[in-house]
Amino acid sequence: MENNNSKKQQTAKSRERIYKTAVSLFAMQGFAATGVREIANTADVNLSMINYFFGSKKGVLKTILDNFFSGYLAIAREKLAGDGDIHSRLEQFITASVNYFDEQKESLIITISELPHDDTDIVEHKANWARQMVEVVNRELCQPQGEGNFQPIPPTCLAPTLTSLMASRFLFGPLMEKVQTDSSKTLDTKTYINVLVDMLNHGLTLPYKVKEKPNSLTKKVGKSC
Amino acid sequence: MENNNSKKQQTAKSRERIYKTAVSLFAMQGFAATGVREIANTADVNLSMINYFFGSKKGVLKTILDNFFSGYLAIAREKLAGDGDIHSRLEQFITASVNYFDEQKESLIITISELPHDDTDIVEHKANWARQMVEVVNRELCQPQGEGNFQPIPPTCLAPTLTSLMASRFLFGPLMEKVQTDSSKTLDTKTYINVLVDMLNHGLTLPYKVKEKPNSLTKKVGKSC
DNA sequence: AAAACCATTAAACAATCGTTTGATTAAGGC
DNA sequence: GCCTTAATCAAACGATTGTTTAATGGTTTT
Repeated sequence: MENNNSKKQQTAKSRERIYKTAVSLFAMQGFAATGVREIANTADVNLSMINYFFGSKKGVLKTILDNFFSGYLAIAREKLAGDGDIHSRLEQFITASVNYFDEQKESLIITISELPHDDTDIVEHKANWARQMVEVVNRELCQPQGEGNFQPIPPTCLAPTLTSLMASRFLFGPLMEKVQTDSSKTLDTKTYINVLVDMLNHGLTLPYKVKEKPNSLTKKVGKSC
Repeated sequence: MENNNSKKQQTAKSRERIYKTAVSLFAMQGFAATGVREIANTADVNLSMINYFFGSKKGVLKTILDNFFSGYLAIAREKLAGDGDIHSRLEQFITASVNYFDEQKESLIITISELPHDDTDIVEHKANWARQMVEVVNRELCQPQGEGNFQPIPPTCLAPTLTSLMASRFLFGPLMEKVQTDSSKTLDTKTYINVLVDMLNHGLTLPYKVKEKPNSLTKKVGKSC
């Protein structure tokens, strides 16, 4: 043949084009609102290729979810484990996760936005991943509690809270672009990470409305240490 | 007529049945995945009634979004304004918002999950609400900064962060029900509010892995004061 | 060269989609 | 009692949905 690429390489190209196109379209319009013909046309492949490679339209979604979740779970396992103090482990977890979210923001949007929907097949698929995530959070963050037993946050609450907190920038990102009031400079991802880490360490740092006591001026909201 | 209800009352009943059914179905399956016939059958009204009352299927969604957003914005305006210190205003805002989310969790899920999608009509509709919300947060939380100019979080970052934080319980709620590991007792809404307020005031309170200093046992993650 | 395998294609499948139409019913104002 | 207005209904509109089929071209294996 006159082409260097083998047939298998071209196949990989087609499969990957479908995948990337689907990620982009699902994130933009949602899973249900995206038709297989739209995917096929945008990816410039034949309609049947989608079912050929992924079995069904839902199969494409499952693949996206698996890819995203497995990466996220790997980060949690790696960064939250260890003997270091909980403070620095959490910081490393947040840093790695937010960067991961930034790289895969479209898959993140799909994973979160398509969350509560009621397709038994998809929901159980996601519950399996979520269960593993909750177990890691429970083992590494919630479980190592002293016998003081001080207000134990259940992992089924903590894991969503952390994830939702880190994802907010990307979840609301597309909407905030359309808002763009005057006084809003966008934060870069590095600063955003610092804000989150600070918030989880010391509380939300907000400037006071200047009052009578100027010494407590720039402290965090709650209390000054 | 033999019925006490006037015609207008019956109409209100039909309109309301459509509305409530749509809220429930949209939250469960998503907007695009829910058909008008499914709404009509579930609400036990004729198919044409939906377009008769709401103009279109999209009109139902807009009504839901307007209802939810206006309530949320009213809370923000009421609770975040005033001369009280930022600390207690934030606490009151969170308390009222989380309770509001709890009452309208289905509308919350719709509003958030359907967020980034690319329907120009809907997106601009939401951007208008979001812009007002951002302005309130900017005026009441971000703007009153001392001349110290201490790490100003832009409102387009803070507003999503707060909203996302408060919503996490309800966004991930349906999924977490399917997870239910053994050691996870669910928090009631009141305790959940306390956790959030504490987090924003002092940082995330997590039990230390017991080390040498038992007095700093139950302190927050970051530092002990 | 024959056989097996894989990727690709056009065409058609039945089902469902959101919306519109025109007729029918019953209520309230005069 | 007449007229206007509003609510409800069955039926149909064309368009699009996800999936399947059978045939074809090219590559690799035997």
